Amino acid sequence: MKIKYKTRDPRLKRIYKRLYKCFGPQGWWPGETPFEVAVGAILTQNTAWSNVTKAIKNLKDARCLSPNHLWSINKLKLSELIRPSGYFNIKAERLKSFLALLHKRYKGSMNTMRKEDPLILRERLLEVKGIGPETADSILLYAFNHPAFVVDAYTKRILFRHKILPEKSRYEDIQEFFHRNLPHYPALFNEFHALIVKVGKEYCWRRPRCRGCPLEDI
DNA sequence: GACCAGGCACATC
DNA sequence: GATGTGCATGGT
Repeated sequence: MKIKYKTRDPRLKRIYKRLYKCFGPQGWWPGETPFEVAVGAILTQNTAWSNVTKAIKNLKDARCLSPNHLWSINKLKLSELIRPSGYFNIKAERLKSFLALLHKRYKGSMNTMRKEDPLILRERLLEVKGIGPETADSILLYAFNHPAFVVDAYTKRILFRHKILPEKSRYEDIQEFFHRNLPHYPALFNEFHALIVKVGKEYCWRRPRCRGCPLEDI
């Protein structure tokens, strides 16, 4: 996915092109169904993805990775299945809260949820206890292909380090910056965020210098 | 053994 | 509004 249109701030385009050239397409989200993506989005909160894959595998092995099965098992059982992802008690609660929204308003159907107006859906997701802006936008973008840019810790680290935005910027400020300066293509938002995570994992942004980082001289 | 990872809610000031 | 804290496992 290449940016074909001029953006107001040329740095985002430069960063994207540099990252894409360096790392290539990332093929996100690593999940087979929209429901698996949504579950993964909650499980990966402040957690390494390698731990999430163990939890997802447990859910699959127990044949629980569907809206109906996950809704039917009790919270204790759920927390044991997702234990490897960390914060398992809280995340079991959060998954149950998401499932409550899915069942009570969308008949337990991700397809029905997909048809909801994206802005309305974002509001509904944010009303769920345990779903904040990053998780909500991850579900919108990666489960439903809506053009919502996902801002995470890596995104902030990169933008702040390169002084593209002030460190006091809040989530909505940062997202608005991407929305204002990029064409609203879900495929672009998808790839860009995945590339940011990729470069963030590869290079340590807490060190004074990031030798070899493709964004070193951006 | 310390530090970190694809957050969020809540208490307190 | 800003800042601090709890939540927990597994890899480096």
